[in-house]
Amino acid sequence: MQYNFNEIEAKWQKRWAAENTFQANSNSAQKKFYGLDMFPYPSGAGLHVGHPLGYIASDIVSRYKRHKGFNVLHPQGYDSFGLPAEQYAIQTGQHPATTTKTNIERYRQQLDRIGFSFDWSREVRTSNPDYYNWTQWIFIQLFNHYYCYTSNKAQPIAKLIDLFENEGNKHVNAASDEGVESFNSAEWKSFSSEKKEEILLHYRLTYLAETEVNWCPALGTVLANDEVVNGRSERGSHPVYKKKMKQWSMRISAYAERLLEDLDGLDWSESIKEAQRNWIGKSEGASVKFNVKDHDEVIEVFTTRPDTIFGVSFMTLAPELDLVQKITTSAQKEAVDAYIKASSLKSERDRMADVKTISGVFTGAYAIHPFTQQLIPIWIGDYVLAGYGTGAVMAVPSGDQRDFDFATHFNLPIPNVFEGVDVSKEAYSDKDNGVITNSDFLNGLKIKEEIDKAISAIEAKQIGKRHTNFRLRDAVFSRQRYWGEPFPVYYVNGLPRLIEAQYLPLVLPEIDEYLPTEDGAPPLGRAKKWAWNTSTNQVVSNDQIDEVTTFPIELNTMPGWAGSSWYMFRYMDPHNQDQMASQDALNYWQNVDLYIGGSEHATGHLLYSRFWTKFLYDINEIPVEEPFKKMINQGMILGESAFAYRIKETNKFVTQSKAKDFETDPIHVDVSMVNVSHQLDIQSFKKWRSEFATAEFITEKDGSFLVAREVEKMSKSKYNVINPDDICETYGADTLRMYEMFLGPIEQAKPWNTAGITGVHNFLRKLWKLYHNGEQFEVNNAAASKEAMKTLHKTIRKVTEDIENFSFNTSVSTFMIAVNELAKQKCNSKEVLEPLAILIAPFAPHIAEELWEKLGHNDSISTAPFPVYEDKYIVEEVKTYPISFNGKMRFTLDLSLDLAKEEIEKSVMNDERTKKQLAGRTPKKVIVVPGKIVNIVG
RNA sequence: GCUCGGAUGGUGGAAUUGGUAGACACGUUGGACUUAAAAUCCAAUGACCAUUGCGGUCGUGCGGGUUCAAGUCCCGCUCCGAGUACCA
Repeated sequence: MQYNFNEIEAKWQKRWAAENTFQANSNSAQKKFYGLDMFPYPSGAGLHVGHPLGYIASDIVSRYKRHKGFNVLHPQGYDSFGLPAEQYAIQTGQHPATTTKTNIERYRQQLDRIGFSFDWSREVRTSNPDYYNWTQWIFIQLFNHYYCYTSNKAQPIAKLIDLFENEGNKHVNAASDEGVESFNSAEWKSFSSEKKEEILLHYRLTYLAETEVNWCPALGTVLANDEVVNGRSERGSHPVYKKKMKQWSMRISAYAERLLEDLDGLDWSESIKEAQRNWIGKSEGASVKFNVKDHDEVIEVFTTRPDTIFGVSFMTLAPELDLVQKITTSAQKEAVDAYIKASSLKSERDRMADVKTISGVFTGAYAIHPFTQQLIPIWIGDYVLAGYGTGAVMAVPSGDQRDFDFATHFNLPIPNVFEGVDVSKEAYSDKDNGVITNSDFLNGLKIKEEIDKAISAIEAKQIGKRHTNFRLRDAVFSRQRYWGEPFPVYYVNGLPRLIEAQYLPLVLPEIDEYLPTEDGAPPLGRAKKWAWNTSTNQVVSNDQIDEVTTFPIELNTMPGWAGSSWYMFRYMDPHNQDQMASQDALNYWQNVDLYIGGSEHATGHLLYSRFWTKFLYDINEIPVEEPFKKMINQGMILGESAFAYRIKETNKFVTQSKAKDFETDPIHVDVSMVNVSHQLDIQSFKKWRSEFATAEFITEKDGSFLVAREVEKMSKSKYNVINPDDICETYGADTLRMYEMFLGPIEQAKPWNTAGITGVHNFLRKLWKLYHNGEQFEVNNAAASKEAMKTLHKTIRKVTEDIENFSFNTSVSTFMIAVNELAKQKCNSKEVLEPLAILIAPFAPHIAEELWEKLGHNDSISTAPFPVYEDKYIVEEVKTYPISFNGKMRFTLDLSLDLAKEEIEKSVMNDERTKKQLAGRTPKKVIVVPGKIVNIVG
């Protein structure tokens, strides 16, 4: 009987769907396992063979856990708000919801065809109002909380108001914006409600503030720091500029310390943890205030080297600082203004590319050194970033290379504060060694001590204090876009008010065009019905806005990461209308046991999710502090692009081996027109694009035309995309699943090469044949042979180990070895073949189900207990010892494992071959490791 | 620059705690079956030398070291990939 994979796979996919085979149960006494794939964005391009790699791995583990008796939650859904659908809407006028729906349907078809054991009854979509109701709800909770550093958790804003009423804000130990004015209880009480609201906004965990943002004109929106790559937008690679705008932000910086500390407890790859550590960027030191001569203004700097404070010879401020305007002297004003203008016009990218050029301008003002009272010139320079620390540095040219370069360039003094070190050529920036000199009370101390001593002195003088600074910035949360969650916010006198949670969801309104309005407002500015009536609590038409009961609603929408920051909890109870998820479900499922996805989300999604999880934990909404206990990052599957060489300025192509004789341009060719021997199908190529219809070809001697190949990222534009549907059609989903695993270690990037797939496909056919005799399914009930049992148990042991270690490529080899051995043994025994079917079920579920059914079972194989390895079947009595001479293996010798060291040595020394190797020499030493090896030295 | 990975046949990749390097698969070559092809099956396949057979030398990016024994451990490099980048 033929292995008819198409028929078998369709049959079981239908059965699984009809019988809800993979539905998870939230009320279970069973132990739980939660396996999750990173949330897919349903792009218009559909899936290519790289996407399912991680899904296959998590599916194998999920199926394995079901066999092991776990109640498994293995859901899937869509991160369905986002830029591409909206860009497409702008071009075509098609509603993004329509595009999204179409894309999701295609994704679903493709996913279904690969035979995943997803519980589709739990599907979520972030663009669905039932879902974003709770995204909006979380936003409200964030708004209604602040971060208290004393209790080290989020606290209700009402508690903060109490504190303000009782004692003002002098002793409040809370996360807030820079430079919040201080007030006492009486002052607070005297403030207007508007003023109070403004102050509270400086403390709320999500807040509206004028901030410097990454503005991307091409996309018409701001971007978060992690969405900017090398000064360009991650999507589309458009230039990004700095701009001040009033935006919603998330006070993730309040959680910096916890986000950093808790990394240690996570079973994630070291590289992702390290990326997060760097992104959070904790540094310890001191903040120090410098008075400005003839001004009331104070310059506060952050430094990790307060011990070098006597080496300060100038100050540098970021040009963007407001302070610059205030202190610049009239003589320098023109130069300073010109410099500020020039640097604001540079994009982030230009500024970064310009690292080597040193630029700056003197402001004319002087700071006063707090210890020596010396006057220190204040400069501005764009090597100082407004966004880090206070945007000002105390420049110590002898101890910092950038300060040194700046000083050298502008001929500023370089006072040396290091004993016995030459600082005429470069700064001495060693942070572990060195002794301070020329520094009054710090002279002669080692770095660690002197830092402490310097901070004590600074604190005693009340000019600063010990301070820990984080690189992590608050995350901009507004997007000037249509296709995202609306904020549940309306404005009264320009101040934000929140719509109460009971009136959620606030549903995205319809608009005529997905573009900003003429006066530059976000697309929601086009909505006709986008006002909030506070007496009826409804969205009403804009013409009813009276600023008494009816007010305008926020026009920005939330960013892509809003919905994806908490979706892992919604799967636990996806249809709950009253809560984000029930306490029972949250307590039972806890968090994700295994998370599989790419490492590109290291500083975005994976950090934001951790932040929201900690917040939800703080407000007692969920029982865990971390969303993902263990994570595996699958490597990218790369494409193998094909190039045909076209002779410059002609329509003539030349085969690869002769290309060097001409001046050519390589042209990407669709890989579907190229065979495994790299020969191009010229006829298809001519039909492919009209410009090639009349192309001429210089071929090899045999008339074939060879292309060049190169490994690149798989992408539509490179014509190297391999579609999993095609593989399923030709070889079947089971083959695809096993082949993707067989390619190599899951975490490693690798090129897709279809050539090897036949090996895996043949293996499945051999497996099928084991259970058949010609046309007939045939498995006998006789006891299996000793060898067959040994093969089986060896396989059980290795496969179990491999799954636990995520080493799926080696399990596929193990199965191949098992089937080869069983075929050789002519094993046809149910005692072996039945457990074998279960073993392979997580990898190749369709063929396993079919064989299981033929073996006489009515239930799905999916919960059949996983075979348990038993030692007794593979106990060896004899070991084939490698016999080495001076470390080189010369021959092998079969010896009983019972033998003692001395007996082994005796047998080896008596062997003819030993005598021959020694050729009469007497060995100096004989090393015998029982069960392992014998090595004769001499 | 810094951080984290990686480098093993023609190819993808195996190799327990340091203990037979190259499992498994692709590809290639030869053979069987066939009128032929495909499919299938069998055999060989790291390089070099030797060959009737037995065998030998070299070999895991490079150079050292530790050890009876190193792909694996240590020291110093080279190259490739990823992340990050004026972070005070």
